[in-house]
Order: sequence, then C-alpha cells, then structure tokens
Amino acid sequence: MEFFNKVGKAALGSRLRLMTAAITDDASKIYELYGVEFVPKWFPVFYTLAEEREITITEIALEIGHSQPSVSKIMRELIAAGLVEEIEKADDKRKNNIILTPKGVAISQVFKHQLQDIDVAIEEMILQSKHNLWAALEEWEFLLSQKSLLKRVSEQKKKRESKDVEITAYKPQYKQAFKELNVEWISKYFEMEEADYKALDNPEDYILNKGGKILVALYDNEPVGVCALIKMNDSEYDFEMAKMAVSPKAQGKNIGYLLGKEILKTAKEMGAKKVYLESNTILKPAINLYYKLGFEKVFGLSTPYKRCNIQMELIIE
Amino acid sequence: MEFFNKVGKAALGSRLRLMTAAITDDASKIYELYGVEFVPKWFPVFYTLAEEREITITEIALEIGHSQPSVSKIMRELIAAGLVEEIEKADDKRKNNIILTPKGVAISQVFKHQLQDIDVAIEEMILQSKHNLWAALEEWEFLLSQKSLLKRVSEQKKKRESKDVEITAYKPQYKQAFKELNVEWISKYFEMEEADYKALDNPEDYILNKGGKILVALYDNEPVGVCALIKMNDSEYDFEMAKMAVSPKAQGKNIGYLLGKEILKTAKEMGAKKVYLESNTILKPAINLYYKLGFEKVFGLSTPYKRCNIQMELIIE
DNA sequence: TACATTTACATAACTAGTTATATAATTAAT
DNA sequence: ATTAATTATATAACTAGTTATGTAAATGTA
Repeated sequence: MEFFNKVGKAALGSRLRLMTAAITDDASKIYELYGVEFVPKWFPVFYTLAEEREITITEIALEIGHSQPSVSKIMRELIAAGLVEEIEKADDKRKNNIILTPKGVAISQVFKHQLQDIDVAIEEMILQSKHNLWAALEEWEFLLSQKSLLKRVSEQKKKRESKDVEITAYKPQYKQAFKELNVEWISKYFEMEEADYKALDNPEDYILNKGGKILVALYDNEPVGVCALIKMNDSEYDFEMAKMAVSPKAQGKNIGYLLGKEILKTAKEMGAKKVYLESNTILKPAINLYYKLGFEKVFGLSTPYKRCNIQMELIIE
Repeated sequence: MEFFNKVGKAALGSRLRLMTAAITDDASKIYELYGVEFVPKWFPVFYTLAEEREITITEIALEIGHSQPSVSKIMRELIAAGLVEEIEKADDKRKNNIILTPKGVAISQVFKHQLQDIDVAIEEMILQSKHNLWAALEEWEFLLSQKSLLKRVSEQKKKRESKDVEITAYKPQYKQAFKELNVEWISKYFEMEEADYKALDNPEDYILNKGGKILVALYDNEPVGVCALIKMNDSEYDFEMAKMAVSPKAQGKNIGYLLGKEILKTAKEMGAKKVYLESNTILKPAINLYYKLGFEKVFGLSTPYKRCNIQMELIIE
C-alpha cells in the first residue's frame, strides 16, 4: 500500500483498520477449520460467559470493551444458536441469568485447543518479527490512556503555530488594531469605560510617552494580539501589565503566553522589580495564563476599573 | 481490559478493533480542531485525489485498500460536500473525471499542516514507546502477506494433533478397522476387487504371515488410520506399501504422513532396499503424500488392480 | 410509604465498511 | 461488423459495531 508511506503516520487509523479486517476475515475461517459453527464476533462474550458463570451483560460489556447494546445483541444470537440459555432465578429480575447449554460447553472445550493453537501461531509471528505488535498495542493503549492522540496533536499544533508568531514593538500602523482587539473582548464581556477610551485612543500619550511599552503579535504579518506595559509612578509597583488582547481567530496559538513572556522580559530589561495586573475571574483562560506566567493574587489596591475583581502581582527575580 | 490477558493472543483481533476505534474517534475531533468540516473516512480518498489528479475510482480503491463501492460512496459524499466536482471529458465515458473544487483545494492546504502535526505527534509517541506500533504494522502486513494467519493456525493445529496420534503395530482387535477404513475409500472412488477382499478379510494369511507388516494410527485410542507393508517375493522390489487408509473424520492431522514415515522406517529395519506402491492419479492428496515421503514415478510393471494408473518406488538409502 | 434516582437491559436508528450483482462503455475476438 | 469479454461504476443488502433513548425493577430518601 503505497498510500501509507505517502501520507505518513496520519494513516495510522487506516492502517489499523485494514489489519483488523484482515485478522477478522481469517478468524471466521479459523472457526470453520475447527468445525465449530461460530461467528467471530460472538467470541469475547462467549468466552467471558464460559469463564465466569455469574456475570451480567453490563459487566461483560465493560470487561471486553464493547457497548452494552452490542453484548445484548450478541447474547440473543448466542441464545438463538443454542449455545447459551436463560435460567429462572428468584433474585434481581432486571438481570438475565445466563448459562452455557451442553452444546455451548462442548464448543468451549474445542476452543481450548483452538485458542492454544492461535496463541502459538501468533507467538511464532512475534518471534519472526523485529517489532512486537502485541506488545506495541499494549503499550499504545497505555500511552493513549495517559494522553489522547487529540491532546498530543493539539499540543503539536500550538507549538508549530507559535513558531510563526512574531512579537514586535508597537508602531503607529498598529494603533487601530490595538484599539479594535481590546474593544472586541471588553465590550463582549463588560462595558467600555472612560479609562479604556483614554488609553486606547491615545496610546502614545497615555502609555508610550509615560515610559511604557506596547507589544504586538503578528501572524502572517497581521496584528492578532497586543499587550501593554504601563508605568505606575505613584504605586509600590513599577509597571502594570494591561490591555492584553488576542483575536478569537488566532486563539490556540499560544499568543497570549508569548506576549506575556515578552512583556515580562521587557519589564525586567527596564529594571522593574514588581509587575501588577487587574482582571476579572470570569475570564478563566486569562487568569490561568497569568498564573502560568508566574503572577500571584494580591488584595486591596484601588482601581479605576469597575470590571476588576482580581488583582495579581509578579515579583521579578 | 483484563480480557486480553486472560484470552491471550487470540484476542489480537479484538484488541486491534478497539485501538482502531479509539484512533478514529480522535481523528474526527482532530478535524474539528483544525476547523475543517471533514469526515475522517473521506480522508484516504480525498488525499489520493489531491495528490494524483487523473485517477479512477477503482485505482483509488486499490491504492488505499478499500473496496470500489466504498470509494464510490465516499466520492459522492465529497461531491455533495462541494469539495470535489465532476468535469466533462471526451474520453472514456465509464470513468468519472473528478477534480478538487476551490474549497477542496483550500482544505487540502490546511491538511498539509494537519498531517505534519499528526506525524510529529505520532513520531513522539513512537519515541516514547519501546515497541514501535507503526513499524510493527508494516512488518505484520508483510508477514501476513507471506503466510496468512489461517495457514499459520492450521499448521499449528496439525502439529499439535499429530502429537496425539499414536502409531502402533497391528493386533487382531484392529482387524475390523483395517477392513472398514479401506472399504470406505475404495468403494467411494472405485469398486472393491477380488484382491482387496483377500487381503482385507485375511490380513494374517495374506500379509503378516508372509513377512509383511500392518501399522495402525490411534487417535483417542480409536483406530483412525491403517497402512500395510507387503512382502513381494517374485519382484525386483522388497516390499509394497499398500492399503493405506485414513478416516475422513481424522483428516488434517498428518496421519497419512506419520503412517508412511513409520512404514518406511519398518521397511528399512527389515533390510528393504526398494519399496513399491500403486495408486490412481484421481487421489491427489495421496499422490502428493507419496511424493512428500520420497516416492518417484516408475513405469510398466504388471498389477492385479484395475484402479491402478500410477506406480511409484522409493529407494531406501 | 411514596416518589425520585439508579440500574440492567432492550430497541431503534445510525456508521463505515463489506459482498454480490447490475449496467453501461470499451476492448477483443471471430 | 457482430458478439463476447472486460472494465468502471453504481446500487442494494448485509455486518459489526455505535449512540440515543425507552422501560421495568431495584434502591435511596423525604
């Protein structure tokens, strides 16, 4: 299958599906070989039933990793085939009490040999191969239970995309973006306040000329994120990190983190000892980001913003 | 999943199916992550189409290892989704000439990144694991193409069962079996002849007392196969191997081979230099067995049996 | 004790594939 | 130039699973 090599690892699913189909096809021929009238899909259910006498349909489903309706259907097929039967029992009437018929017991005897033969045959394949498929499946089941493929891919996506993000200093051409990106989220969650208009309409006067800084994140040369570092003259803090905004279109590219890191680096270069910020706890991803950047909660400072209900600081080491 | 460990390698199929389901589930979420409206099952078809512009449905099916109807269905779904379209072309009217729409081209651009991210994510899993699932699948595809699982299991079955077969010397209690097993196949394919009745009704007089031997194969202590070594006084051969019969119920346990090997060993012990046999070419499995035992075709000896149309000999080294 | 919740199972409708078979277009053979 | 065989695709019916949902029995709780 040329295809697999061309597509690369992303074809893992397809490759697995084909291998599964090949094995399942042979499985039904193997039952024929042993002269038992048996459908491969019955096997996990039948086997579990033969091993553990008292077991409910739901428990079987859990044990073999199928859904309950699947086991339910198979069970009725097994009954129709005369391999198992329901027995009357006075206890819990929701459960169906199922045991093997003599015919079922006979088949389970044949299976003992059959399973042994398959085991040896597969064991031999494992010996003949450099890469142990059985062990690999076991290992990958574990790896995927630790962290799903989705999560792994998503992390990789973020990593790759953040490489394409460029953090650059504010230039007059980004004035509009600086305002729009901020208005976008502020007016979505709260209401624009007097202090917002001042800073967003005149970043030069209110931020830059007072010794502050503004950074812009570019993606494909488009400004998609902004963040300001504002000088706080009459406070115990040197700077306030504020007006951080990332376009919803560019979310999931780690842009907030990259902007924050760069702002803190700038603060350090400018000799800051402590950086302050204000936010609101309904902005959960933002708060998480601040923690990730190293900010910690502080209490009781005055603020001009109504929307502020949490204040944080970071001490630069 | 306790189940897999209890059942052993025979659960390979089930284990593969679950892994496939887990990967496929995540696959559809991954498409969501990249913001493309795309169903995972479309992928192999769409990808092949994006790579090779001029390709028929049947060729795609072959390339990706699906059935033609499966590709046919997916193709119509892709058309309905506006990702590909049929174009008019004057050549072969059975083929449908399909190309990507602009929307399809856009999605195939997104896929370039997506595939790369998945590749890296899976590559990382491979690095984290001791057993390389991707390499194992590739290797097992090859191993199974060389010899199917069915064939491997069938060989193992034969091997195991032949261990339970006991080859023993003729005793009077096997007289009936000696006759019945032979009558069974002779009358099925040919007609019983005078010479048959003589040997089968009086093995003591016609075989044993003349310096011959009869061996019996027992399975579960039941006689299921017989074979005679008859002294040939007035011939260039020392012995004839004859009256070999195996019960149809006990076929596939290598019994013919075991009987033949043991008969030849006996012949050698008795000082034979050449062993002779007669048969008929319609009995293909038997002829194959004789070749396997080392017999070779010879011509032009006289025979009392009408059914004989092939004569063979083996020179004992 | 009555009512809400949970449990055990069944049923229906869907999914992603399959095989078997039909049909139209093309190619090969007489 | 027919006719037969082959090729390319479509369609129908099936398979082995799934999710969503319904129902009766058992359990928990005010």
